[in-house]
Formats: sequence, structure tokens, C-alpha cells
Amino acid sequence: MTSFEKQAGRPRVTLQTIADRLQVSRTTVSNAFGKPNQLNPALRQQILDLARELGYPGPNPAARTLRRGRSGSLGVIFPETLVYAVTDPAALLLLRGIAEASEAARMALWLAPVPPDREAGIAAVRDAVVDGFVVYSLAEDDARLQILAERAMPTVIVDEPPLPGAAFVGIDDRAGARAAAEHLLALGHRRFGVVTFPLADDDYTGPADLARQAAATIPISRARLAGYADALAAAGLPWDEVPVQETRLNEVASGEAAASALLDRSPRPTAIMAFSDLLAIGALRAAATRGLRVPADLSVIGFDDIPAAAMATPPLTTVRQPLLEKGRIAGRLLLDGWPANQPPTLRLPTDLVVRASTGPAPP
Amino acid sequence: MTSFEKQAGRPRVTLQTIADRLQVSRTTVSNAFGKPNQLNPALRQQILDLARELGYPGPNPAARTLRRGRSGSLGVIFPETLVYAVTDPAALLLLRGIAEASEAARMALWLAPVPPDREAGIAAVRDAVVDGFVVYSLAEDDARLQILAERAMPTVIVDEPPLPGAAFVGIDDRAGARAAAEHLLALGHRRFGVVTFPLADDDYTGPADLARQAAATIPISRARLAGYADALAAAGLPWDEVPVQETRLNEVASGEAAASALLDRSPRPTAIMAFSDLLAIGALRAAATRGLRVPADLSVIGFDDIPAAAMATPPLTTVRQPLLEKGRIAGRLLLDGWPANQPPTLRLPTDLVVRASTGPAPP
DNA sequence: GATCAAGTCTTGATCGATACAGTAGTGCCG
DNA sequence: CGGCACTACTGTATCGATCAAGACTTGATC
Repeated sequence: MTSFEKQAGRPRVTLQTIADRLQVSRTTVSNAFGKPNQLNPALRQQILDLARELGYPGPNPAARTLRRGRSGSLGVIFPETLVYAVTDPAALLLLRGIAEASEAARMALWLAPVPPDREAGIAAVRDAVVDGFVVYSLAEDDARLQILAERAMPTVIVDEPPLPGAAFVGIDDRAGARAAAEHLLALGHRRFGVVTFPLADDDYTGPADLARQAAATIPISRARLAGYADALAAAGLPWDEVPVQETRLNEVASGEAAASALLDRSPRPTAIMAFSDLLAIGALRAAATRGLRVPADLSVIGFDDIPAAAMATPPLTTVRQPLLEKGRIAGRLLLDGWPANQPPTLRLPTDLVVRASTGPAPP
Repeated sequence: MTSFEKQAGRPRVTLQTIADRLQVSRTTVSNAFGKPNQLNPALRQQILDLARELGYPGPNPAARTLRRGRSGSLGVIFPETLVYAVTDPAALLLLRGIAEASEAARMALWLAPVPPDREAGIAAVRDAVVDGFVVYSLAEDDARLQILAERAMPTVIVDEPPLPGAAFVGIDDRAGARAAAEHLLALGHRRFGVVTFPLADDDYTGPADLARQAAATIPISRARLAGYADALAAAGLPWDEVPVQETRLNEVASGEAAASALLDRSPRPTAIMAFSDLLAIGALRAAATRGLRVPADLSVIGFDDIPAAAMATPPLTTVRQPLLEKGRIAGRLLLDGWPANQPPTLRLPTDLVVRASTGPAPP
């Protein structure tokens, strides 16, 4: 047998089995498990004893969930694979926040898989036995959004994209990005390079021209690019001359590769703005490989302010966003609920955290 | 309304609702969703259209799970809170391994909450709608084991404690610990201090005397202490003179506090052996605070070889164990199953990884 | 023209519990 | 001694689907 097949040997034991043997009703047996003080303690003990003797596995959770209409689990959906989600520091901070809220409310977490087979990932969301969803940063055209809309469960969207009826928690990405660019402009930088994570859900890696930027299906990415562009425009600099390198995953290695491409251009940018700290740390590496001093020769600014940012060499200037807080709030929103037809929308603040990876532009 | 109450406005829509409206049977409607090629494409389209029009949320996952006897989720149970599990690098590596296996098999992950209220944590395991469990390192007297035994689902125990009928994946903790101690002994150390994580599930923090060591309910902890003791005994050193500090959580701060207590003793140990890398990193901090040079004045050895070990200052000597691999194997075992009554038991190897935090004993 | 297979749909049973309403029996009160 | 509350239990309906087996068409086959 494989482990998921039914136990071959033992006959199935249900509440009814026990009820029959003791000449009581199914309901009474059910109460013995679920409502201890609705029946005589002696009888209850008898029932529990017999249950153990017969190897009764306890009330079937699926049946219970069906009847009660409540599962005790919160679903969490990430844009990328689970393997990746439990690796990415930003995703983990969010997850931790959600866990704080769910654990306080005695709720379990259900994490959606993103198998190689796309259909399976969609089916998983359709079949999730949960009481609500927290959805993290999906692309606008992610097919799972459709399913979520159909299921019409309580849902909290974190970061993006808006979903009718769902609550929303996010930051002002455009303002955050703008603050990053303004910081660099104030330091005298004029030649920039940008490292982004995906602009669309299509596995592309490489330079992102204006057309691709305009066609982005990931709202966050659009907003951040717009924020950078806002700042440059305000300083009278043309955005269309700024090289943008898109990466597939939010990882140090991706950032290093993308930054390498930027640094090998001529003229070389004097400042690199990255969509995340991991990508920025990759940029630091690319600079180190080329013998560039940070911040004397090159300034690098990240986004998020994950713990590793402060530990980087040099410590990373970045735009802090409250990831843990976002998770906590998302979880609590879901658990507390909201007035019908008035899903709340929250925008949390970002802060520019200036450390040692940015400095005056080289002459 | 709060979000978890039933949608007040809309009347409930089920398969039957749709079937009635179209004058077909429930089953046909069911097939329209689940078995597309068992009915006329035109009819199927009609059904799907009407479903959308009526706002049918799709086949109820709980009902489906009940009928099919399969949920598509794997349960994962950690000893500590979920909040802690998604923070601890070792737990996360394991989780990532499990995710690799589950995602490849299109299975979701269900993470058990450990709410402040102990009963609730037990109930959560009882009510988990899953097809099997991976259980990580519980204390022998953890009440959830009882529930797991009753539920009699396919279960894989990682590290400890043995559970009848369950598969097992672990390492030889005793041998690993022994190797650590032997390494230090070979370097000439004679005065040791030990920093452990919990020996029992009782929130104790502080020195652990021989009585407490003997009463430990956490098999791993017993095994590692025994391993250290083996090595010392072989070298003719008395174990009962070795101070052991127990911590509550596997965290840097705990390690620092425990190591501080050890380092403030006189005579001071020349070597600290820690049950984990995080605790060892805490010991490095305690040493730094006291102006002790590592390894000139003090040697420190960890356990696990998490990524942070190699990045520590100085890089940490440690006993590597294949955490990711353990997760992968646990997941795969669970998914592949095993012959009835012959649950597999696997012991993976550990390796001593010598870096810069250990050196010859000071004269 | 009977037989068969494939395709399409239906019926009835079933998964395993909990909710809800109702029925005895018991004890206490005035 | 009637009335009332309380405890302990029962019976039926229900949660919302899927399964297994069978029935009816239709067209092809010999």
C-alpha cells in the first residue's frame, strides 16, 4: 500500500460504529467528543474508552468542516513557488506577521503550492479548505485571481492587485521609489541604472524598454518605476535614457547579474536603484567584482529594509516598508472582518533609511 | 457582518441549484466542473455560464474532501509557535525541503498553529484537514503526539520522537555531538561549557544539572549530551563537572545569555559547545562583549551549519546536518508511502565543518 | 436488422459528522 | 401536587458534493 491509501486492515470506525455498540445515538457520541458537558461523565468515559479500543480516529475533520461551515485555517497565496516564498526574507516577514495574527486567533495556515504545472496551482486554490485568504502580490493576470473572485471568500490583498470585495493592505510604492530617487538626486547623481523584479508574469529577464515598462502587469513594478521617473522628471532628467534591467526572481544572484549588465555600460551609471534589498545586495557584489568602491564610485539603494540590509557591506541605504506589520494587519483584517461591501483599504508608510551605500556622486 | 459569517445577501448556490434550473441532474453539473469530457460540451458551457450568472462559488472543497477522502494538503507540525518556526533558519530549511516535495506532488502545506492556549494547539491537530503529517522534533510528552497516534494518518517524524507506525528521518545526534567534542579535545581543550536548547517541554531556562539532564524528555537533547559525554569520558574527563546552560528558544539572544553565564564562571571554559549555530553565534557575541578573542581565548562550536554559520565573525566551526535534505526526504516518504507495518527509518550523516571559531586551547 | 460500443445523462447511495428541536426523567418549590 | 427548570439523551434533517451502476440515444458494424 502507499501511505495515502485507506488502511486496509482495520474496518472503518465512525461515530455510528461506537453508537451502535453502546446502544446510544450518534449525536451522543458526537457530544462526547465535542461537547463534554452535555452528557453524563460516566457515559462519556465509556464512549471514549470504547472509541480508543476500536481505534476510532476521532471526528472526521472534513465532515466536521462541511457541517460546521468553518475550517479553522487561513489560506496564504504567494506569487512564486512555496519553495521560494520560504526563502525570500520579505515574503517570510510577511508570513510571520500573518502567523502572529492567525496563531493568536487559533487558526492554522494553509499555504498554496505553485507546482510546475500551472493548472495544478489553480486547482489547489479552488480546493483549499480554508476560511479566508491572504494574497500576496500577484500579477494582474494571474489566473488564481479569477478563482478567488468566484469563491468569494473573505480575502485580503497585500500590495496588489485590487480585487473587488477584498480588503487591501499596501504601501505607497510610487512615493517610496520617488524618495529613493530624490535621495540620490540630492547627492548629485545624474546617471542611474535600475534593477527590477518582474514587470509581468512571463519569466522574462533582461533589459526592459519603455514599451515593456508600459505593458507591465505587476502594479507594484509600474508604481515604483513611475516613482523613480517622477523624481527624475522633477529634476529635469529624461527617463527614457535610464537603463532598466528586469530580473526573474528576487534573489542576490539575479541582482548581481542585472547590475553587472548596468555597470558594463558606458557611460557607467553612478547610482543603482533596486526594487529590493536582495537585488541591491547583488549590485553591491557586482560592484565589488569590478573593483568599484561603494559609495565612492557607485551608490546603491534598495527597497524593503530586510534584516540583511543593515548587515551588508557596506550597510545598505534603503526604503523601509513595514513587512511584518503588513502581515499582521492582513491577518487581523481577515479575522476581524469588515462591514459588508466596505472592504477596508490601508496604505502604510515607507521611510528612507540612509546608511553607507549611498554617497555624493563622483565628480 | 464580519467576514467569516455567511454572505447575508446572496442565497446559497449549490450544484443542486444549478441542476434544477437547467433540468439536469446534480451529477451532471458536478461533472461539468470535475470531469469535463463526460458530458456534452454545449451543455457544459451552459452549466458554467449559469454557474457564473448565479454566483456559484465552485464545488465546495470541504464536501469534495469528505466524499473523496483526500484533501491535497500535507500537515506540518513544529514544536514551537509558527511565528518562531518561520524565523528559525533550521526550521525554515526543513520547511523548504518539505515544500519542494509537496509542490512537486501538487500538494499544499498546512501549518499547525501553536496558540498561547495549549488546548487550542491540540484541537488544531485534531481538526486538520490533511492527508498526512510531517512532525518536527516534538517533546516525548507533547500532547499532540497522542492525537497523531489516534488519527493514524500517514506520518513522518523528523528527528524525534519515535511514533509507532510512523516513518522516521533523523541524524545520529549522539555521533554528531561526539565529533564536535572530539574535535575540541584534539585541540587540547579540557574545560568545556555547553549551551543547549530545551531538554524538556517546560519553559525552563538556566543551568541544567545532572538530574535535569537525566530527566530530559527531548530525545535529541539527551542524545547530544550523551555524545559530548562519550567523547569526554573517552578522554578521561568527568562529565559532571561540565556546566550545561539550557535555553528556552533557539535564538541568538538566548545563546548569548547562556554563554555569558558560562563565561562568567571561574575557571572559565576554553571551549563552548552549542546545540545550534544560532546559539553558537550568541556565544560569539558574548565572547566579543567580554573582549575574548575567538579562537585564541575561546573556541566555539555549533550544530546544523545554517547559512549564517559561514558568515559569522569568525566563521563558525560546526556539525553540519542536511536539514534541507531531511525535509525533502520527509516529504517524499510521506507522498510515496511505505509497505504496511514497515515504516522506514532513515539516519542521515553529519559532517564536522571546521572553520575559524575553533583553535588550540590557550596555554 | 440485431448487436455492440461509445457517448451522455440519471438515480440512489454514501462520505461522516453536527444542528436543531423535541422527549423523558428528575428534583425542587410553593 | 401541579408547575417549572434542568439534565441527559434521541431522531431527523442537513452540510454539498462524488461514486457506482444503470438507462437511453445514436451510429456503426456485421
